[in-house]
Formats: sequence, C-alpha cells, structure tokens
Amino acid sequence: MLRTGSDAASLIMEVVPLVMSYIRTEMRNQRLPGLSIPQFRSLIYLYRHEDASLSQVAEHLGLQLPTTSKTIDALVTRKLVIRSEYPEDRRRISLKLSATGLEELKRSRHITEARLIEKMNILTAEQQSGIAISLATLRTLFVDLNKSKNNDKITGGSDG
Amino acid sequence: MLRTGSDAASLIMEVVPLVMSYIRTEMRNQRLPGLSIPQFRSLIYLYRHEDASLSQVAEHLGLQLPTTSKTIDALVTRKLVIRSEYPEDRRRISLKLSATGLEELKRSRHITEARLIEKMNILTAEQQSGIAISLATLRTLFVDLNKSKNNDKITGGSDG
DNA sequence: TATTGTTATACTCTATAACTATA
DNA sequence: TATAGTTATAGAGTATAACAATA
Repeated sequence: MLRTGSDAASLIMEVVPLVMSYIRTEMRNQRLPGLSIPQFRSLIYLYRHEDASLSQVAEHLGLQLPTTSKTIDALVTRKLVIRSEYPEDRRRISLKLSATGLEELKRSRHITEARLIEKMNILTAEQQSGIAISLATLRTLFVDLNKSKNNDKITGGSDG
Repeated sequence: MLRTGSDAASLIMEVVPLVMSYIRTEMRNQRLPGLSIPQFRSLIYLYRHEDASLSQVAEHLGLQLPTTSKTIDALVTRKLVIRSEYPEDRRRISLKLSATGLEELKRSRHITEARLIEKMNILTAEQQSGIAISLATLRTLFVDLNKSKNNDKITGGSDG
C-alpha cells in the first residue's frame, strides 16, 4: 500500500487529538493537584533550558505571551519555578526550575508515562521503534512553530 | 540504537502536545468562524457513524457527557448537525451531519490538512510512510479510551 | 434502580487589546 | 520606535454535581 503525505496529514488530524485527550485525562486524574499540560510542558522546557526568558518558553510552546505569562505565574505561585531579574536586559525575566519543580516534574512524568508505557508494551518492539522514530521526526517538523519554513529533507531526530 | 516502550512513551508526552498546539492554531486561523477541534472531531465521527447517540460521541472523543452535550449543542445551533428523537429508546437522541455540516467538515479539513501536507512533503517518502503507519498503530491503541485493556499484540490499522 | 441526556457552576486554556518598563 | 512582559477582558473547553425523562 502506498501512503503519501496526505495520508500522514489525515492521520495526524485524527490521531493527535485522540492521544492528546488521553494524556489530558491521565494527567488530571493523578492525585495531588498535579500539573496541567501547558504547565508540564513549561517545566520540561525549563528543565532543558536554564534561565529561559518568557518569550522563549512561549515560542517553544506555541502560545501567546499573555497565555504563557499566566501559565508561568501559576508555577511561580506554586514555587515550582523561580522567576528572577535578568540584569543584562532588564526587560527580560529569567526562569528556572526550583528543586520542588524538578521533583514535581519527575513525579508527574513518571505517573503519566507509566500508563503510556503499559500501552506501548502491547505493541511489538518493531512497532514501538517505528513510533519513536516517527515522533522524533515529527518533533523536528513542529518545534519552533513560528520559525521560517525549511525546505531541505530532514534526517530524523536527535536530542532527548 | 535500541528504542523501547519507554522512549516511545516519552516522545508521545513531548510531541503530541506540540503537534496539537499547531493544529489548534491552524484551525483557529482559518477565516470564517471555523470549527474548534472537538467540533471538528465530532463532525468526523458523525460522518462515519450515522444516527449516533450522544454517549457514543462522548466515548469516542474521550469526553464527559455534559462536555459533549455542549459541543454538539453548538453544532446544532450552527445547523451543522441534526439532533432528532430516537423512537426505539426515547432517552436517546439521534445525531447526524447536515448537508451544511458535511460541507463545513470538508472545507475545514481541507484547509488545515493542506498546511500539514506541506510540512509532510518536507520529509522523504519513507518518513511519511513511517509516520502514517505509526499513527495508524497509535489509533488502534487509543480508540475507545474507556474500554477494557487488551493484551494481545496489535496488527496495525485499517479503516480510513 | 439504571441509563441518557441537560442544566448549573466553576476552573483552566487561550486569545486580543491595552498598558508599563526598558532598550 | 521596538521589544519583553503584565494586566484586563472574553470566549472556548473541560469537569463534577444535580436534575429530568425514560427504561
């Protein structure tokens, strides 16, 4: 069977919201207040990028600045993120994970991922591998959503 | 490189929200009021399942009944969906796409998919094919979210 | 009693517009 | 003028609880 970009696009439209719905429900069902998905994603970004600015977080998340500001604000209130000044450019803020934030990130990630891993293990090793590779490829396509369009072939994902 | 269910799960947590964010923005940026994602998904379901009940739609979408009720209500108000009685069981309602709903579904799908297809076409044919296969596999894992856990190996996707 | 669906209520996510402070 | 971020406001998406109608 020949599959084209159109098939892949159609499946993205169908499957991504489906899986998203699952993730959202899982995260909400954790005990302790838990993290929302944007909160969770923000923490992951800050885990990887020390001293990020709000704009950087917003761009990575594909959200507007006010939306991101509120999201981060909630995390600061919960003491999961530390917001401090950035002397080199006093318009900017500097964001980083607190020790508590790191713990919460690990805890939350572990619980939700555990359920996903169960599901993945229903699949064969080849299927799991194919999914990992495909998702890494998609990540390269969709990171930095607001950036320019690159027309070269992409060679799969790195990072981790 | 060996990839496990844990790699796949981790990538799902990272990439699915990323792509979701892209889809949401694209759908919102269409001219004419356009469809929200749950509305869009509801129409797709009704396109495939004539005379569905509200519960069936809710289960497919992985949403609670009141949430789904409101979503459908908006579609009925916009005359994209026809809600009628179901004489065999008068507690139920019968939902189906109107002619307008079908048109709107096609239009909305076409616009958003066109952007996705552009992105897919940055990739090689093999990458596109791998993504399509992986997503079809994921679909089989996540459809009917509230159903029992099946422990057999799954053989990829059918349907379309 | 159990099931199907709606209404009431509240909270989160998201956006745009208007604003402040800094460059 | 331009950029970084916040505040104000509004709308959509989601949930739980309480309810009505039917089985």
